[in-house]
Amino acid sequence: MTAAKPGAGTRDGKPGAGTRDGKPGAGTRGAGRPRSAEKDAAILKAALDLLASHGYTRMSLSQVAEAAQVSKSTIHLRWKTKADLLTAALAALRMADAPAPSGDTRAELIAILEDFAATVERVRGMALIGTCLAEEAHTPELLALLRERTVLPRRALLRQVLEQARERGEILPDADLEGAVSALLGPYYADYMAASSPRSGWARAAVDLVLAGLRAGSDTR
Amino acid sequence: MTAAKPGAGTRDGKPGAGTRDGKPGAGTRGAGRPRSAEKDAAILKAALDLLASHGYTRMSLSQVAEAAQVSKSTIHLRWKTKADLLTAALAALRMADAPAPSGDTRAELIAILEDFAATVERVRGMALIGTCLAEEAHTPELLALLRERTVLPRRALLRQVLEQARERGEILPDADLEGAVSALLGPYYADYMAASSPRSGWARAAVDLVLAGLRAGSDTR
Amino acid sequence: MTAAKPGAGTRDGKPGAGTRDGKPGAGTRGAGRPRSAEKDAAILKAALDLLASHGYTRMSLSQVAEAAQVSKSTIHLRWKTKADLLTAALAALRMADAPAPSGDTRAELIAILEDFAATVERVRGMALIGTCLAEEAHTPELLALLRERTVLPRRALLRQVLEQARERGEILPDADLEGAVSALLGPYYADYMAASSPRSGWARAAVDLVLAGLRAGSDTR
Amino acid sequence: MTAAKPGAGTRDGKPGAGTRDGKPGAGTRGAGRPRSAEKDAAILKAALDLLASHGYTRMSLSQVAEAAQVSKSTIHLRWKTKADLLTAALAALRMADAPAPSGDTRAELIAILEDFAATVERVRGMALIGTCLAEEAHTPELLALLRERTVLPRRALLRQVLEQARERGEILPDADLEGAVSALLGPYYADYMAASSPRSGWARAAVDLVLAGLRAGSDTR
DNA sequence: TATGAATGAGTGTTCATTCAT
DNA sequence: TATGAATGAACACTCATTCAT
Repeated sequence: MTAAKPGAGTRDGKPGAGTRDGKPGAGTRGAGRPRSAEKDAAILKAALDLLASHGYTRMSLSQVAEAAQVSKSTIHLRWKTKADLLTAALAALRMADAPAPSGDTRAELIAILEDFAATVERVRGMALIGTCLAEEAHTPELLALLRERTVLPRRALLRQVLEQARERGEILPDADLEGAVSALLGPYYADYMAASSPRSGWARAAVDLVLAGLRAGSDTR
Repeated sequence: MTAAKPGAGTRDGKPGAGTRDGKPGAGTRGAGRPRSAEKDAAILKAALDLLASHGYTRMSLSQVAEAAQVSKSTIHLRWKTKADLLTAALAALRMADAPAPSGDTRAELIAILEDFAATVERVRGMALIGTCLAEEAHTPELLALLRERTVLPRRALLRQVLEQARERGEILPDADLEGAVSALLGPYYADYMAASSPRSGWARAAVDLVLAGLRAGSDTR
Repeated sequence: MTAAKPGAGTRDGKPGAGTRDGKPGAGTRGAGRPRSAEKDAAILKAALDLLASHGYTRMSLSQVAEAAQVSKSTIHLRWKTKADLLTAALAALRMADAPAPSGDTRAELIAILEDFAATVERVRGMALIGTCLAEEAHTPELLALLRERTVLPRRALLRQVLEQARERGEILPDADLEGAVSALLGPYYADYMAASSPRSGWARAAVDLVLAGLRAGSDTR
Repeated sequence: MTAAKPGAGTRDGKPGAGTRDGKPGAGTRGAGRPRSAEKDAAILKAALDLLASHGYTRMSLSQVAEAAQVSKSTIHLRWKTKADLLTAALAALRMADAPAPSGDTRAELIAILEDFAATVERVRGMALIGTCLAEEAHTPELLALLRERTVLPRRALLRQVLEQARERGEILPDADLEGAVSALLGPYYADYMAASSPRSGWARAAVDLVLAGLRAGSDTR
């Protein structure tokens, strides 16, 4: 969950923006001053920060404009509405890279979970998640993007490690891997709901619980 | 997570509640026109509905007033501020009762988790949770109350069942019960983050995983 | 400028109030509980205090009610509107008594002026005056009553002393006494406008100036 | 006490005034749409009118907006708060110029006093003064500005004339000039308090009284 | 009589958005 | 392109007043 490097692919999710996009002669840069890429990036970064710290409705475009050192109109020139801007800001989120594969399933899973927790704390992730959940009925794109850019990639990472473990015979061949992924990540959310901070060692405990369950199977089912 | 019946102990946190104390049959009823209990209830219900469907900042007292068929002033007569009102609305949430103890640990845990999921879905609980998370920095009372009234009681229920199982020797004596509780509830949150609806059978799977883990212990730690 | 003793003549200026006034059989007290005279007085006192400290529009009937320890409705029962109440409160103002006549014109004038200044300061008189001036276009009764109850009686006192001095031949027989009264009081206002507090010795200086002028006449007219 | 010509130095105390500094012919005019000077003036004029006719608290920004034919937001763009706006409106008051010095002390003083009275009547000055007095406890800037912009300059004018008279030996060398100034202006206020209009010839009478007093001294002190 | 509930009109202020330069 | 001005709609909250007990 980090802001993508500016300049590469940041135009994604900018719905009504590109006035140049329909122009003939690809390659021609068009007349007039080109849009500043620095400003693009500064606006998106400011928007994301404010989204996490103030929430969707409490943040204002004036605040974004001030933080990004541009005028409000400059924002509207790029994104038609507030929702468009914040959608784009979320779209610029990027997952951290996968950890180096060590062959040690347990260690790899713990590393991923701890990186997850660290990232969430670094970017006030729970507030951001809360905002997207709260807005789900009103601006579903926010939650959709959060999923696409952060939740699902992280889940895929975990799943990959579990699949390798399965191939190595470390866990049962018919194990429910999606369920296992939720069992790995879930305790973090549950802990936060109980106390705004995870129990220390939560990641280790979650991994051990899941590995034990997948290894042994459960004989009461 | 259900709105408490009006008239029974719902006066908590109502600042300007006046002289009445809700006790029936107390002879002295205080001077002046009595406050309408129907309006109390209608306001709280409308507030909670709107809180879940629009979020804290997007909902307005005008909307509450209209939904509850009262004037805005009538709301302000009862609660000084918007935060007071919504705090009271959350405080009026009530946990479902504990399920009848059957002696079957697995069945009891599953029942609690399925009731949890049903309640969350009935009151748009994830949007409510999202709102409280999003407002944590700004109106921490919301999350605090949500915890106190819904999260912690549910956790206590789960813990109680686990403690009984420990007494019966069904799980290891040194098992980390708090961690187990988070492992039971967590998958619901994780599933919601992945897809806005839990995998079918999530509760059963979570219970089996946890019971297996607690029974076997984990030998890799 | 002091609040009149409660119970004596405080019903003056209560326009639409007396529901009993039209009743037949003077002397019959009517059925039901009689209106509390203490409350009358407490309300008027609170109203006057608040009028001086907050001004007409900034004070609220709730504040009056709280200060007087009655309900808002009790106020409306006696006076139909806010303006009625404050008019009545001003009507309850009373001038201080005339100083004992000493035969010393200069000393008597100074005494009156210093009492004037002291009274103004004691009751935040300039704020009260300001309120009445500010409301002149909207609620002219306020300024009218302030005049009738405080300004004109004070002027009459001063005029009386000057008339005695004229009879004794201390000042010119054709002196403009109204102008002299304004010349005596005016410097206080002018000083306040310049600095919110009169120059020390202003009263003495004003009296000396006026007496000198009236004694000598002015030879340039 | 007249509204200053728009465009010349009226930007004092305008918080969000932006990049323009009012200097003409400066080549760089700043980016974006220029702020309408007509609106500036219309708002200030409307604010001052309403301040005098309704008083601080009774007037509303909606009224100002309607009278000035602008939106409320346009007002807030220029001044952050109601107090800021009215402070600026008062700050835009300007004293009339000094009368041509004629060498005739008496005539000059009378001219100043009559201009004072005329100005007060033209801008509903006593209501304005009343508002500032009434608000002294709550918004002291109003009275402070009224003093700085109108009261003190007028007093300085009077004092100047008196000083010249002293230099010419027309009045006693040790005369209390501040007291004399208050004695000149005071009768106007005192008359207004008595009857909402000065006695005819008040200015002449005040000047004669003061000059007589300063010429003769007062032998009873 | 006296009380507290209830309300409609109104407050100053903020905001996302559009317009003119 | 980029800016600042301008705006309509909405916001939480207050008030004097009327109603029901």
